[in-house]
Amino acid sequence: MSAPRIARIDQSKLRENVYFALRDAFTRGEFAPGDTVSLRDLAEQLGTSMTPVREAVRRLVAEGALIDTPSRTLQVPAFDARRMQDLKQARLALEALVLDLAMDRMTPEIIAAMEAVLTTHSDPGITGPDLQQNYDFHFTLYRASESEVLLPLVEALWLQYGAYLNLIIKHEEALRMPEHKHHQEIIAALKAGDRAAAHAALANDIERSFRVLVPTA
Amino acid sequence: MSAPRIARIDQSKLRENVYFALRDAFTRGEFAPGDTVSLRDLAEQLGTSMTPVREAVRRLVAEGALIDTPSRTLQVPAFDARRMQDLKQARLALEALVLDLAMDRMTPEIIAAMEAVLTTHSDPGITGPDLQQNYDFHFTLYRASESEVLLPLVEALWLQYGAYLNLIIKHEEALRMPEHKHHQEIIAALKAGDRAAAHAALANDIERSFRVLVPTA
DNA sequence: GTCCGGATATCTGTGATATTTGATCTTAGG
DNA sequence: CCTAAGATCAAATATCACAGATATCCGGAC
Repeated sequence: MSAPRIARIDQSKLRENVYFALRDAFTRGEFAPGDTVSLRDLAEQLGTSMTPVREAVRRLVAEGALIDTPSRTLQVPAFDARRMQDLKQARLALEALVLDLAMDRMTPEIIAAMEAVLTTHSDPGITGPDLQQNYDFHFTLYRASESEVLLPLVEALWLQYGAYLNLIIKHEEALRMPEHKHHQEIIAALKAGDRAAAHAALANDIERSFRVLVPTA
Repeated sequence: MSAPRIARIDQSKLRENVYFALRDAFTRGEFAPGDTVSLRDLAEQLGTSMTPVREAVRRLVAEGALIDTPSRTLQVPAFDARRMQDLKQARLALEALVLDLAMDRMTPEIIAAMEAVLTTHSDPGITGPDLQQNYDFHFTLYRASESEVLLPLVEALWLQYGAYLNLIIKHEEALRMPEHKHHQEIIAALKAGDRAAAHAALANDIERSFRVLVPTA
């Protein structure tokens, strides 16, 4: 292990690329709940054959972002208040857990990275909340947990949540929410090493992100 | 690397059947951590072509039961104490959540079903703990939560845990553990509607199941 | 004799494509 | 208007072609 470290070749796999392409589409709110998607259409759109698309889609189904219907068509899960409630509770429970692990391993560098995320706006032309920034902020934090078990679960939850992001644009008042308030609180709590405050701020942020989606809940 | 025994499957829904066949194999502890598996071998053992196996395996990878190696071979995750710890914490958090939801919807019928599970031994010839019975007991309870979000997550955790079940047989003393103690406590708490007691019993049961695996932890 | 290097044989998954199966829609017959 | 047979389309499965990885083995240098 004394040899100079050389980065591994980027094993470019079509399946992975398709998966992340679809994943991105979800987090951008490109899919509407209830939409049906066709493997052929996706394959043609992405310029590949059906095989990589099918495997990527299998993964998305396993993660709950898509569901198989009895008629063998694929569908984006329809909106469901009960499901939304489950999603929120799962996020509250798991992300609290991940936060604890992350705080065990917290460093000034990570906090700095989180602050950097907040100051760099991804795209000046966006209309709604900066979804990419929000994602980056949370996962910069969560990655600090270094948990190979929890992180994929949390990502799966965000992906399922992503299927509803399409509905955000509808609520004008949501756009003017103080988006960074809880994020700043989280950073302050991290700096102070105050676990209770960090948990409270994170919980509030999660609650907020669901209020954006369902203002009445 | 000895070929795990996997039951043949009938036609129709090949992909699903392959998935569940492999899943069963995991919960029976047929795979040893570190094992590599081959799509062609599995396809031949199951009497299908590679395609359904590939899709089933993709799902298992997404759920963390198998991992892709850089050399593109599939591998059962090797034992890892850190990972085990994460798994336990995730199970404690999520199953507590599911327990709460289940208790909101608890009925005498469900409790009776859980008791029935405990009195019917699946296979008289088994040597170790009755894994199938344990699974059935917990998921009879968890299904009562009716959560389409949380249940798959918990199943994924059990599946990852399952990759280590192979190691149980090694610990002779574990076999004589009072297996049903916590299960009976859970049932008693459910009957009494005592949430705190139910949570405590479930937590103890989860801790126990990891102690069976890693006696020193 | 032992150790190292390279060639090759034989695995592996990946991606593409052809074939089969099943479901839905249309439409002809009642 | 309703029913049922057939046309149509997409997904599920099987098969094929290929490139990368591992293992084996053989030859030569020390």
